[in-house]
Amino acid sequence: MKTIENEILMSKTECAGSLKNVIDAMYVLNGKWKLPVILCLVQSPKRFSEIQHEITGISPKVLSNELKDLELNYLITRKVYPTTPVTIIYEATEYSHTLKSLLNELSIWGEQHRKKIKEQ
Amino acid sequence: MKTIENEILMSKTECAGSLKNVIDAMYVLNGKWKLPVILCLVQSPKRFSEIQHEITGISPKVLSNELKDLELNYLITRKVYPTTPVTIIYEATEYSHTLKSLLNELSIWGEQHRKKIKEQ
DNA sequence: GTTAGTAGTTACCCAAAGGAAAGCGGTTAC
DNA sequence: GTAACCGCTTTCCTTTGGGTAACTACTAAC
Repeated sequence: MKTIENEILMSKTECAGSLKNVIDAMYVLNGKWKLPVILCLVQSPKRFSEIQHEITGISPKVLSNELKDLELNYLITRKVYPTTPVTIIYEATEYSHTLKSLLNELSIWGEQHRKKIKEQ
Repeated sequence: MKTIENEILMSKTECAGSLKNVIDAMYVLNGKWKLPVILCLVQSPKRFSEIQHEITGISPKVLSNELKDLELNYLITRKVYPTTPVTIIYEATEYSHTLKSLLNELSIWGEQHRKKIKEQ
């Protein structure tokens, strides 16, 4: 027989599995600049210096690291065009769109939480 | 006239607003142990030492800090029962359930991403 | 040949997060 | 009285993340 508790709560193993998933997700998206860079590139593909200008405050070292991390996770690609001099374009992958609903949820929650904190 | 780009992309201002919201959300949920503690308490209310035992690896100092942070953000409550000795129970608030769909999305994405990384 | 731009790398520094261990004030059991 | 448990706090230490600034290799323009 189902109780309210069964509906609301997870079992311990479900909880542990879910916890592992959440931690894995956070591991990929952690750091100060990952989500800003993704959002910046989802909007349109850009060059290194363009990203630097758009995301004010990020240093070239950190941007370089973030781009590498994101590429390793298949969220962006680095395309080299053999012009002279070479043109390098970073763009969000199709795979990065799997983050859309997550980013949406994060955005909604962040917004309503900010309001909640203000009013209290 | 709507183009495909209009459907997929956000405007710059929408993007900036969304980014701020996402950053705010991450600010509340950051750190290694916040989400584990929330999940642990959503499952059932618990005492300090019970949380310590369930979340292996967390030190009392860190747990103490996380509990305070979460309480400040109305995600858990600290209830003191005047037994002798006093019993202190931490429990997830009703408000913490606003995180449910977010945690769900995070869990789903984390799981599929782990699979994706493995297979490549 | 000097300046400027692109796409970074390298070296050094600092602050915050987190881990380890001990202690503390209270209570209960032996 | 002493050992043990609860709910922490304090101290100290290490790791990590991120910031600053300088520098490199290449190209193009003047």
